[in-house]
Amino acid sequence: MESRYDIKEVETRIAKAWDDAGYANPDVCVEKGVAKKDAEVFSMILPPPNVTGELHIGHAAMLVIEDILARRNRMQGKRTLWVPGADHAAIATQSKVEKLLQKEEKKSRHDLGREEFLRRVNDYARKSHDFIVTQVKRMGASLDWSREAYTLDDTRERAVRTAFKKLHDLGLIYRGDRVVNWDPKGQTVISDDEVVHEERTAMLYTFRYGTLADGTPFPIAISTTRPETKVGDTAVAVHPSDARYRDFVGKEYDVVFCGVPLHLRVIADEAVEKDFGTGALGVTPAHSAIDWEMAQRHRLPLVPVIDERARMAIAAAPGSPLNGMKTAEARERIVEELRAAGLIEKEEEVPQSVATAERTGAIIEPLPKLQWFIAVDKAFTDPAGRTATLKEHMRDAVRGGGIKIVPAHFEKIYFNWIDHLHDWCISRQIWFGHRIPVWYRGAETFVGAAAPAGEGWKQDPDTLDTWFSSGLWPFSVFGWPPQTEKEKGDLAAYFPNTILETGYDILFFWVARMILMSSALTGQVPFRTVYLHGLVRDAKGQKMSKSKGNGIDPLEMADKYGADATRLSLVIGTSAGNDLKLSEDRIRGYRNFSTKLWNIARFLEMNRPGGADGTHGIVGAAAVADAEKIAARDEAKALAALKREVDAHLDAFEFHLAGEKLYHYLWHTLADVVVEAEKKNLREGTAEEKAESYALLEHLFLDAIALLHPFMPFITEEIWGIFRPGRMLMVEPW
RNA sequence: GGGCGUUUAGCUCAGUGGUAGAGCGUUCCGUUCACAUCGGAAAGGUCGCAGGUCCGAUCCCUGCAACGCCCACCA
Repeated sequence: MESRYDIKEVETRIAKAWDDAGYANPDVCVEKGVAKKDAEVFSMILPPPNVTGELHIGHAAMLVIEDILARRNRMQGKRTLWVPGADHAAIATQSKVEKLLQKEEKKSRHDLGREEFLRRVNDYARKSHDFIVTQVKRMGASLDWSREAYTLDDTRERAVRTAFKKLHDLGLIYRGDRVVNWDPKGQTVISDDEVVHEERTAMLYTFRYGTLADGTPFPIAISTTRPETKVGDTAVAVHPSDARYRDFVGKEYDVVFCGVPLHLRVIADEAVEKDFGTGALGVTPAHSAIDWEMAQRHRLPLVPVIDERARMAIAAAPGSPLNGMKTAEARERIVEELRAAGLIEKEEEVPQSVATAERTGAIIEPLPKLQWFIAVDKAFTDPAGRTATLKEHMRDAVRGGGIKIVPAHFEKIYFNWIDHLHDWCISRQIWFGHRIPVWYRGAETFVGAAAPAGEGWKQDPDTLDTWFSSGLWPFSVFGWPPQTEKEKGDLAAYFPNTILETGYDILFFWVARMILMSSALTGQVPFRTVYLHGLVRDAKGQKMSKSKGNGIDPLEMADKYGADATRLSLVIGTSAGNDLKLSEDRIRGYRNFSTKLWNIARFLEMNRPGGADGTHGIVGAAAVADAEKIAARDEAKALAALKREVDAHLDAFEFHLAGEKLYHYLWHTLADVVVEAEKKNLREGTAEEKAESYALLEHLFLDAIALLHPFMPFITEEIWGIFRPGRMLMVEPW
């Protein structure tokens, strides 16, 4: 044994040995007899990293927790499958490549055209993918690469098109003209979940539209932070119980507002807040989601006045100077005019939450658009024969106990989200992604997994929200809808997944969507348990980011302190759903632990009977000493108790407690106490005493090392190989 | 506005109905004998605040406060 533990040499060699052995593939385990053919199954998918760049510390934390699960279950003899993959991440990847293109060639995607641009994005995605794969392997993740999948490959495209077709046939996918979240910068529609609300202060203006034909002022004053949208108003809404305005309800008025003729009806609607502003609301059905809904209820006309570039476009007043202005400019102009006309009654600053696009940061412009949606409130009959809405399915999957969420309090957060859920807008005006499997010819529409026969069909130019394909992942990775025997076998064996492990930040984006898709398309829950981990933050608790420069690169840490030490630092000190504060000091601390383990191993080897010179002689000590005698010793009983504790913690998903106890046992019990106590015997004892001492220490050490394997797989595998050559710890019985 | 969570030693966090623990940090001592990437020891906390239940609460209940997160169509 080397006196110094050469982290990089060992970790590289061991990683290759695992690769060669192929035990991450359960079929190989069955073939080689380390798992029984009919053994219990443990299956899990790797949340596919986006092909937008590199592995960050958050990915590393995810890999570690999942690898601990996979390795322990594999050692327990289960047919264990952990499936790797990558996500094309439509919008994220496209905008990344667009940025590069702009920076390096000063070109937009339109300069290249759809085909050439997509070629570039796919190139980028491939390189990014290859890099991520090497990084994932470096962390020691025991994934079955023979089953690797990509959300945009042919098999997954088949799944996406089949899913679209089926959901459409069930009446759950529909095309609708509605006010949607338009991102003027990204030039695409986005879903409600991709909207981020930012707190800002805004000016709230209270004013009257203008003067009526008979010279009297418009009878009701309204309040708004967006006067420029008021040129699109078609009603004024008040609360039904508001006595101040009761007499006006039902009346209609013609008024000219800043040169734009408006026809306004006074309506009564529960959605109006009596105490806000004047208690009267100017209704702009085309540029506000709530107003649009009100307009539906009262059959109000829709008058769009803002275009896709977020500029004014007032059809009713083609000559208006407002046309072509940005909304902010138009707002100023209108306020000035109102001031000049003496129509403003009040101007006050109010806190306001502005809707912005998660990806581009642009302020969302609600616009009426024809888009594809998934209906969440429409009843349908699922493959299991149950009739309910998607919302009900999603609720019942968790409430009925089919899915258990860890930690449990996220169940409440999940239900709260479902309560507020609206129909999911799934079409995007971007190029990278799954093209919507719908073809048009004149007034005809065809929905299907493949293009229709005949001339003149044109496919919908839009693509699908990236979460549409991610939502299918728990079964699409196995080739759903199955065609081959292998796909059928995999689906039957590994779906539903035993567990889904991911970060709590994508509970809605991803976890909820998988439950939605799975219940509608398979009639089953996609997984039995959801374990949610927290975010990795820096030592001050701040989010790590490149711009702040406070990020910790897991690969750099792995090279410096070892993947093992990096792994342990990402597990100890955090628990389910809680954020982890990480510093390089902590990682260094666990590197010291690796060194300690190495030195215990060296000490043992030096004292091995018949091998004092360090040669790997026959492993005879255990045989010489009476195994029963060893097992009866208090030290062995203490270790057995430790194993029970570790098992209990792992069963309860308390990885940090299990890791801490093993750490503490190996260092502060085994090394500091037991080894010290046995030193006398090892040096001065009889041959028999020496053998017993050695056998005891070896027994305790190797058992503890085996328990530690899921946490620190590299060094434990290496040490195991020294004392038990020829057998891989990775598949030793737990 | 609705929902969720956190509050324990300087820092990061465990934990239990019976007058508190770990790691790191600090201080002191030691160490040619597996390991200075080491060993031993010490200092350090009225367990956010106020009530309640109990023989007894840091742990259970109620209220409050501070901090954080998520959601949201009061314009």
